[in-house]
Amino acid sequence: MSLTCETCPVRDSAACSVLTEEERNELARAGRTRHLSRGETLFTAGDEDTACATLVSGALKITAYDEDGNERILALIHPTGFVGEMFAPFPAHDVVALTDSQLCVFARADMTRALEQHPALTRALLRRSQEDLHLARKLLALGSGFGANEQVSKLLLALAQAASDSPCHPRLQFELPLTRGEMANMLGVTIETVSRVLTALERARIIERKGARGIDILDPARLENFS
Amino acid sequence: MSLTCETCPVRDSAACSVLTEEERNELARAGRTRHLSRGETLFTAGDEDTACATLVSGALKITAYDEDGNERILALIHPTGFVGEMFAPFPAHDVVALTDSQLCVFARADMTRALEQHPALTRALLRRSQEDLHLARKLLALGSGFGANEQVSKLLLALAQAASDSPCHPRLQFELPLTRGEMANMLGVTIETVSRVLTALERARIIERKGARGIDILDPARLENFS
DNA sequence: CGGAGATTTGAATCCACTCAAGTATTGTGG
DNA sequence: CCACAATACTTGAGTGGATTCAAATCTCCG
Repeated sequence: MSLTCETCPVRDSAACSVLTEEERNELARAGRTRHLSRGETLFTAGDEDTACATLVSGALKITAYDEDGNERILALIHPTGFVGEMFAPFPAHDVVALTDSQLCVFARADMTRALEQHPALTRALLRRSQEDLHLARKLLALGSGFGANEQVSKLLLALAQAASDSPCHPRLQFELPLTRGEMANMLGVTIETVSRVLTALERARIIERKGARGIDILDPARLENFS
Repeated sequence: MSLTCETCPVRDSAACSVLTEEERNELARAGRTRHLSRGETLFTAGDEDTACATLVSGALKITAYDEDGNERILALIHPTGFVGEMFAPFPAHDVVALTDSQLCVFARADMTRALEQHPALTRALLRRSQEDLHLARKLLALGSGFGANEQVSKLLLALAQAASDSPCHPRLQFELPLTRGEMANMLGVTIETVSRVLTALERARIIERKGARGIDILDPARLENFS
């Protein structure tokens, strides 16, 4: 399926938005849209045929595996996010869909060429890359938020933030894109601990759970300082 | 002090190495060298007069502070590394010298202009940025290397790697650029725990300590799998 | 040589983990 | 559409490793 930028929900905010209409159309000819269902893999660490992609809708995770085969989640990608290696010969990590997702995929060679032809696109990607760096470091800061209570609380807030359209306020009612196992994994704690903290938060009437994944934040202020 | 690229130890590997001699000289006219002693700050989160810099020699840390004022180390910068905000209005984190360091500093406006004039420089910085991203994620993966023993061992290896000139083999004898407190901080454990692990490693004759900071790695293989 | 800061070491406590069992949710085939 | 199986999640009890608190020792700079 080829690209239809006209109706793209991220046409004004993704990296390609810095291009002129004409340039964008040219780039679009090289790209393809792709749908991934939850759990499907975009590419795997070490893959030969490297691709790059902008996420249009849904959510992705970037994962690595330690020597014992344990998964480790390194990053979450949200719409407008960009994934893929432009310089290394092959991707270092796996990229997997967390929810049904819509992507805009380019062959690496085409993307490399586009970078050479459009300096503005390179600058836009540099900007994105720096943002990714900030996000990775934010996640790093989360990692040692001392107690498990604090870590889970802050992860919840971060996810609420990410689920929100508004860049600054968290969404108070949303569906977790992550399983308990994935949350535990991101924080370096066990599934049981995450579960217990959520139960405690609910009992303290700071959140409410709707089924396994639905979250209502009742008291954002107390969530912030829960320990 | 103005720049003397001719004798710069990173002239062939820093981002500016992609420029022609002529272009580089032009950029050099905008830059200044700067020396930082251990503990000195390059810039602070929220600073007005944003600067960018390439690290020529020494080592830096990028740090954030949580609401209680606890320091959190987000990244280590080694020679050829680049720090500074090019897009955000002000830096998000503090940058502090871990050891005496030599830098090559540019005003943000000059760097922005250089990016517009030299697409190759932008590409080089994009590449660096992606490398930084990989490093941040590697650190993230370190974060939950299960036991404290494993975490400290792997941090030691990472530091030995960074101290090495060769890109692939660790240096077996080097000085830690970090205090116990800084190591503890990076791993989300306590100072005492780091100290105990080092003692255990020494008793197992896997490493040897020379004073408070000197490290000899006697048995890299066993260090790798210490648990 | 002195003294401040950094590091090491020890003992007791506590929080998160492990192990285990039960409950809810999701997805699939009849 | 329902029943069932598979998977995800919750909850409980007991254990262990890292923390906390406290004190001794080491290092390094002036």
